[in-house]
Amino acid sequence: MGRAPCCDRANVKRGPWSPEEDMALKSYIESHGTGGNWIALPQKAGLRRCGKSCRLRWLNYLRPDIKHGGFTEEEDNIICTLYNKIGSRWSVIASQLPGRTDNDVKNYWNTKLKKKMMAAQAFLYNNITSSSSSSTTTTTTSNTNLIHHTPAPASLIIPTIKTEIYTCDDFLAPSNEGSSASAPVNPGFMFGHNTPFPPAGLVGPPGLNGSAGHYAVSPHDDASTASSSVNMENSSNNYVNWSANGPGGDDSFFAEFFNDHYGYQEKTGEGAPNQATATVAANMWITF
DNA sequence: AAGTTCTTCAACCGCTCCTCG
DNA sequence: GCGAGGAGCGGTTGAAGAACT
Repeated sequence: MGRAPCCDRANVKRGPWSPEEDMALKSYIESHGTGGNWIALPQKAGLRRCGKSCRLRWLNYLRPDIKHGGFTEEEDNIICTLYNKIGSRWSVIASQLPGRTDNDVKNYWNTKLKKKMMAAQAFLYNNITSSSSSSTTTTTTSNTNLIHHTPAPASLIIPTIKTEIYTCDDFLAPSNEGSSASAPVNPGFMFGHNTPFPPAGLVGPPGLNGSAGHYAVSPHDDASTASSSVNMENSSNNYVNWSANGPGGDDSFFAEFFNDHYGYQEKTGEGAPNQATATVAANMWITF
């Protein structure tokens, strides 16, 4: 037996609200408040609507402090940052955006922002895989690596992705950053093959701004059962390397992970089987 | 100009959480 | 501690308008 419905569906109106209904709800709440009881409110306000419907209409549309219209770049940044930190907790995200509702933020993410982020990632990936043949690519040669730098088209330079995600404190290196490569630290995060990008707590490739760090991660969900490690080296080397020492160690996982998410490409034929060069494309991961 | 497809967003649904008796 | 009922939340739907063929 299912849960009883919150109202008598046969006797309530559904669908879009008329201006008259809006007016009735608005004036009732403005003069009486919600009374802390949405279920009883429609009858008091003279509306043939479900209480939940009234609540939604008020919170998402009629409330006086609602902000309508397009989202700003700053709001984009906040949404992306929080989404990457906490996932689809729209009410929490909306609470950081004055005048925005959870429904608004959710719709905006699902219809626009998600595509924007995916397009930027696709751009990054395409430039990694085709950068050597691009006529607009400039190439810098260092001792051990080729660094391809392809300017992104203006429409795809998205500050949200480029800066905000990685300037968040949660992505900074752990406090014992910089310990020796032979004794990688374990910052306590974990991720698996299905972890959404970017996994909460994982730093971006820090070598590109000159800092060095060594991080232990698990390629599987249970970090306690594996001791694989990842070293992110300094800007003069521009590479990550990894070892898979414990139960669950998985070289190919790291190769895929750093390629798919950070644009690192596996080095071949140089006697460095667990090493990937940092191919910097679209300026996306440089500024953190 | 007409038909089709795509996009947007308000609204609904069903579930979990919270409060209160 | 337990259960009922309301509030709140996130996923999904579908109507309307825009864009495309």
